[in-house]
Amino acid sequence: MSFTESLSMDYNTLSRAFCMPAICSSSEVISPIQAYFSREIGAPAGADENTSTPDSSSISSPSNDAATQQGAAGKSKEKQQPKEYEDAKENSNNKVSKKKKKEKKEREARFAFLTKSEIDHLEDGYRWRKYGQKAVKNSPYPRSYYRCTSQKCTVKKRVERSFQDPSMVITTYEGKHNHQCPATLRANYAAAAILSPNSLLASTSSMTSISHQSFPQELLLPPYDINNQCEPSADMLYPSQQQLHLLPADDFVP
DNA sequence: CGTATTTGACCTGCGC
DNA sequence: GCGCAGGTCAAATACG
Repeated sequence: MSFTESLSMDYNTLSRAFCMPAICSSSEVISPIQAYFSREIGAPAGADENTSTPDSSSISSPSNDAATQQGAAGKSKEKQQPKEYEDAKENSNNKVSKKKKKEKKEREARFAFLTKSEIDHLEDGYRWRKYGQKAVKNSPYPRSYYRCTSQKCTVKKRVERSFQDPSMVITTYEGKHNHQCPATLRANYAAAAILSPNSLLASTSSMTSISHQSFPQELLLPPYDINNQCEPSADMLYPSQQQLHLLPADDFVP
């Protein structure tokens, strides 16, 4: 399977599957990069946005820079121990807890795509809270980590700028929203009906660059779910590999 | 004052 | 086992 085939995934399909509103704000979606189901949350390096673009695209190899000099040996800083680690401590057997933790990891649906934008954090209708930023190896641009602010929603997204083409932003969504898009609440039904995002989003699958710049996000809502909460069917959330043309992450490495 | 962002520390996973 | 890179936490800080 070629990368171009993987790009043939209809962004609209993906946006539905991931319960994402269409990309809006001042940006243009150049192409969905990939959709896959990581084996675990901490997917192997290269299994995520870094694997993004194959051949012709603007983004490619993982970047590198010794920027992140990890703080060396841990100072005893118990307060910074995450809860799960604390729990692990409580368990006399650390290995067991780690194993448990590993087992606990679930496959999270991910979807990465390229967006041409001057701003890093694109408005997508949901509210995000930034919880981290890391320098990316070989890239002058940092990667930002965002989490959905909605309670009980575990969706995360990572945003980084391509160092090969600084005008391109790589956004990776992980997980699915379990709540309604805040923008949807404000949406105007009529407007959504007038301008179905299908026409816009479908174009992305053919690598056509359509600017969404002038569209208010209310106009770019998923067409199927204006009234109700995003609850795509299981098939939508976890389509077959055939449907999505899923590729092993390695296949994206140029 | 509540909320969001920044940032250094720390953990995990992977490759050597 | 060690080092590196990615990912996350949470205190400090900024901002409305």
